[in-house]
Amino acid sequence: MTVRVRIAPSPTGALHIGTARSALFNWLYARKLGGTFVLRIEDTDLERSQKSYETDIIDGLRWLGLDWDEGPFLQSDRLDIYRSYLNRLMESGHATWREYTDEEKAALAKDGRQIRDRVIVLKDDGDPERDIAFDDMIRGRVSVQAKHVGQVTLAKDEHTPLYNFAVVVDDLEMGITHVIRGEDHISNTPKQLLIFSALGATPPQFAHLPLILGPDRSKMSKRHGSVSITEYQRDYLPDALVNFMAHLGHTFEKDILTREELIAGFDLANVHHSGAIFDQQKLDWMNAQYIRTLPRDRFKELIGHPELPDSAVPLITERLERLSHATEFSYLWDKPEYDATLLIWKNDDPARTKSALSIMADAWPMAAEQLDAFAEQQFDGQKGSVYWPLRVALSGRKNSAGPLDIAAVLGPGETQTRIRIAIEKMS
RNA sequence: GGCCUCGUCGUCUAGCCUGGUCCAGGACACAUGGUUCUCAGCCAUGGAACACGGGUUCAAAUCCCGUCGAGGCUACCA
Repeated sequence: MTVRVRIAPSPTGALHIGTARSALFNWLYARKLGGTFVLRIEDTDLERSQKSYETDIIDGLRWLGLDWDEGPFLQSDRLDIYRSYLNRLMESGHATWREYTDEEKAALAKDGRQIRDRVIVLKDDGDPERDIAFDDMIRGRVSVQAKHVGQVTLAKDEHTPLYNFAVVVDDLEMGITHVIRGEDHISNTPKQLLIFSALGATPPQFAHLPLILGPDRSKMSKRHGSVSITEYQRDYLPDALVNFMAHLGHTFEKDILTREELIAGFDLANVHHSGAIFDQQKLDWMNAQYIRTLPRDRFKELIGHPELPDSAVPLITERLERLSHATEFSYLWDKPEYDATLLIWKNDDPARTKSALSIMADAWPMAAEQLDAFAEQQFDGQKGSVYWPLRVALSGRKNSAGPLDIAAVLGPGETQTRIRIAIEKMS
């Protein structure tokens, strides 16, 4: 049997980090086993679904490099299918209208929800004491008594299917063999099992992933900060984010892996049972590792400075965790702005700083040995008296790459110009 | 409240299935030192965890029971 898995996001928001992680695990599973990865957009909730979110989700998955083999299928295009399944269930007596009294409606009407007089529900005539159970590939046997499953509402009316029903029909129609999704769906599973059974169908295998948590250990949501992939795009490399997400709830033999290694090392049996906190510091660290391995031209392109010489790249990548912070290295392509007092090293006499700069301006270009000898002879061996003002003249910053490295990027002409500007600032 | 799931350093985790090699290993973060004009990097060192209580056993992080704690779900959303 060929493996067929799917990711089924609903376009009621941008691509959520949790959805992306589920997509990744499904993708890894499919790629590992030579299976098929299906993308299905679950837009049965017309009021909350938006086309722009759909685009965002698709773009986000592409950006992450999680390519799908079939789809995107839209549930809104498949209404006829749900209708026919619903008829089947009504005719076979497995589904029925459920009427609400005014009191029941009033109780349901909270949050300003629109309440109908009746909906279509699944009829369960079985023993309420019996167990509805399934063997979760990650958690083992999960079982609930039928009486605790609750009402299985199939559709609002003949034309408006609801989540649990649409999912079952689609998973069946699309031949999905393994449903890999978040732990928050465990309690939906018995309901879906009941629907599969009413349809006389064999359910797929289920695997429930641990949740991605915020620092307070509750399900990661907007109040914890950035939660949509879009917000990570300007700072992180897709490979870094993918690698990071893969490590949330799964162990690999090392920290940094290629896609191929991720695929080869992936195993549902190694997925953990408990939720994992999203630690942005570790993401930053991983991102830094990937940034350093980027081809130089690719890096220049990413930060929007293709004109930079190759020698400038390691100066930045060695110090960079988030792409957007590359602006802190603008001294490599723009003359810096700074206060003249910054040029003075520790408690140096300003006159001493100024004379150091003057000598360098005249003697430039200078090599490290010359600079060292210069400090030795005229500044009591205080290299800071020479290097610090030079570095500030070139970078305008308290913290920066080494002055000689910057000078190499700028070239002798620009270096000399910047030293002269520094001298002027001190007058 | 009910139902379900989970519980090893601050965080991600190894080990747990197949008890001893674990006074619990790695990584991130943190601290200290070294390299050094600054930052970063790199190197070295350090602090830091088996939720609790019983039981089984010569021996338990590992097996059993209970307690406590955390999370998820509890829609005519997905």
